[in-house]
Amino acid sequence: MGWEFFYWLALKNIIGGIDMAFDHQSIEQKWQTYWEENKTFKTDSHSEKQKFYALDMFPYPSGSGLHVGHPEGYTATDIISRMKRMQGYEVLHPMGWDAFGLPAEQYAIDTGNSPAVFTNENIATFKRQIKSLGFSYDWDREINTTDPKYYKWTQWIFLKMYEKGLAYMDEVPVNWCPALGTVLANEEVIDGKSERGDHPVIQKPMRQWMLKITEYADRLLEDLDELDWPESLKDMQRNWIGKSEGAEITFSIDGTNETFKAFTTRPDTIFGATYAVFSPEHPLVDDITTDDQRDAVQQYKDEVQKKSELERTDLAKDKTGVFTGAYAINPANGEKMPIWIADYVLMTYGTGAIMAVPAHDERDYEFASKFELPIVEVVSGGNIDEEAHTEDGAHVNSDFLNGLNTDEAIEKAIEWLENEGHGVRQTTYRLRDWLFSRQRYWGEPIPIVHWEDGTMSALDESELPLELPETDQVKTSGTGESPLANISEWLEYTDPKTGKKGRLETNTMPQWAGSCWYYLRYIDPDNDDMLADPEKLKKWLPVDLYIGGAEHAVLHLLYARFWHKVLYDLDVVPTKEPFQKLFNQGMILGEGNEKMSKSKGNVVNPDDIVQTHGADTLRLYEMFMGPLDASVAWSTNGLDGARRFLDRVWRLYVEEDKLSSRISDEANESLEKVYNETVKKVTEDFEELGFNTGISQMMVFVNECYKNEVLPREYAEGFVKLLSPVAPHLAEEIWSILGHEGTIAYEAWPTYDESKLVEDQVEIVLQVMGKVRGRAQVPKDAGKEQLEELALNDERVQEWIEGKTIRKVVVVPGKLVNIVAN
RNA sequence: GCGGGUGUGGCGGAAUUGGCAGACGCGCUAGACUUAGGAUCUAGUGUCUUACGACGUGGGGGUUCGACUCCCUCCACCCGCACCA
Repeated sequence: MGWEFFYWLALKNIIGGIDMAFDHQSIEQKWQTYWEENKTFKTDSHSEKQKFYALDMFPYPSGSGLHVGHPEGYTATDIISRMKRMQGYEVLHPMGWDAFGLPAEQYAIDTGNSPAVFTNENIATFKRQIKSLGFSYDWDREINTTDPKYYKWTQWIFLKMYEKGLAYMDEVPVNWCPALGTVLANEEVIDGKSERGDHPVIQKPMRQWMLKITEYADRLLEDLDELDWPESLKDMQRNWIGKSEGAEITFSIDGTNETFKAFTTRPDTIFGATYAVFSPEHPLVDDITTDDQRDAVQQYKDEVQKKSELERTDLAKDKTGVFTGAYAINPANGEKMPIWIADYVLMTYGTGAIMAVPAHDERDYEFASKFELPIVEVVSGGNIDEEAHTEDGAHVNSDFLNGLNTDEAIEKAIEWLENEGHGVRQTTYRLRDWLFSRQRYWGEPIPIVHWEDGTMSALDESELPLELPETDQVKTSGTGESPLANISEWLEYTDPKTGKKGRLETNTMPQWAGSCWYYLRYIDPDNDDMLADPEKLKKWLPVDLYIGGAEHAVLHLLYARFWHKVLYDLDVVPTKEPFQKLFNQGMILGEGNEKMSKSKGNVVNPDDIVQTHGADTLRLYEMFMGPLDASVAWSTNGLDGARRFLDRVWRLYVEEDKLSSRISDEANESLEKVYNETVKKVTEDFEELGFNTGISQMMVFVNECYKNEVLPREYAEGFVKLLSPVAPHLAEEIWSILGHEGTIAYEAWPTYDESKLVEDQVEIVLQVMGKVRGRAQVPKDAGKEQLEELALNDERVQEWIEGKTIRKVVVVPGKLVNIVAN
């Protein structure tokens, strides 16, 4: 409603010739055309200037077009890019498309159309929308992950990983939906049912490609320390990697030759291990189960298998489990420990088996209490009749560990285990290898051939890119393989040298693959001979500022770091880490403070705002809403306010299409302080991404200008420069009205004079007992004694101290005098 | 449960080596201009109080001449992880 009226009003004003609001549509069109025709923002890869690389997380070009959330991060990097150019940097500020992905494939299956065509249409929409916002991208570097010229190098990186043994095949469970005849990604499975159609989904083992990210776990963890990233995000990555140190202990199974290994972080509590628990999926379970227990064990395993991941990991539920009938031998004291199976032990962590120490582990305590298993205290200081004691304490009932505290006992226990051959020091990670294959058509083909004889090998580099077949026949294979399995003319492969026959890999790569290295390709986007020229990589890496949503805190950022380190080991890239500084912008919520969504009908379309208020207003508003990392609700009133400010700026400079008469070559001392303050604050705040406060200072400056008759040209020009990164179209237009040829984009960023920031006279506060009772104008360098005397002689102060004894006088020169009296 | 964070007017938010709480914007009130106005301009706008003044940054306590800021404690909300041995 608000903007519709405004639009009507703006039109009315323009038609009526009332010169109040600027015509954003013609101005924005004019300057976008100018920038494009002049290639204003083309980056010179070989420039002698100092470099600055400002990167946005590139979007997935969805069918629904740009969202108002997208321009928030994009505006932030654009402001920094524009400011850095004006500060003399050569700026690399590129944009591209993360264009593989499920929606295009689903669309193709549903409609029989080509995902490529659909994707290209979406890209065209996104590009038009992004361009309409006036971002200073070097569009000559645009990349698209679905372009064979791009994914040639995604495949190349895969080959390198395969050569290094970092890519391997393994049998792993996947989400198989029998009704749909396809494998689903985790996010397509909701409560054990398929998102589409609500069909049951089961876990089915399939041969899959894995990437050995665990080999890089330690480096991924350690190198976080050097990065200028939000601490919360680094912590998320640390938790995800989940390093824990301890020991792997080998237990023998009573009456057999079998042994099993269990990982523990508390080898010091070995004397308190009274039973062992296997995950129901543990491969030894069937071997060790006694005949008496076989039915019970099988029944339990069946139950567990039926449970969804969610039910299984629900913390609130009671512990369940079944005795196998077998016993392990505690290597420390030779005691027999019953072996149970229980779903609180996960096959995917450690060895899938644990030694249970109920006295000192909450989970084991709960389990032992329920099934009446013995609880033996080995660390003193708690009350094990009540609860598990997990804190530090002196060890008891532990033979050679008695009297030691936890740290010492852990060390000594590991030493003992190693000497006796019962175990080894071990580090375990929560991080698992990356399941890298998808049973999809619309992804990068994995360049591997499976031969008739059952062996496989990688394609030669010269055969890249291995292109996706063009087809309008994207449909599910029904076998769980990707739709590529249907396309025999693509699938069947004959070795060009030997004539040996085989089948191409039908799995494709996940959407993460293309986004793992796109920031490298921007540096040298057209290189056909290599991923990117090493000289250029050396100049441009690392990315100086990377902005995007927090939803990529772990996966994308961890995967990209992993690939970068692999490329570092291959001497392809010169830095250990890709993104030096990272920032997560917040979300823009709907007016009711809820997430924007089609179903709630509270989605704001940037196209509409550009129409009614203009791109400059949208940019300004999104930056002024609040801190960049906060999630703030959209407000139409707030948007109108942003537009009002730009109108105020316009009217300050322009009267009847000409430069306002208030802009003059005269000086105006009364604006001196506020101008210098504004230059300082805007420069500093923008540098720290504090756009909301920088903009508020610009508003203060404009308010001051309106209180003055004369606006010196120097200040007028300096201010337009400060405004130009935020509202570039308006700033360009004003710059030309100020009489300049060409663009403002490379004009020198304003500087300030420190000496102008402090006035000769300052106002100080006179306090009695910490309460403000008066004010006084004093010379800025007035001394302590002088100020004290002045305060004590102040009429108002005297009223307040009358009849009281002065205990103390605190003087802070230039700020205040506080008299303590009672 | 664990990890991280946040809490300030009617609303978004500002202020941190401890020194005038509420900058700036929105909204609201009054006035001016106007055929008209959700445009523009001027003034006002934390709460209570006729006023003097008192109170006020989630609650309680503490340190200090002085606390949104530092310490202790409790509460609420948000984000992430979640039986990780």
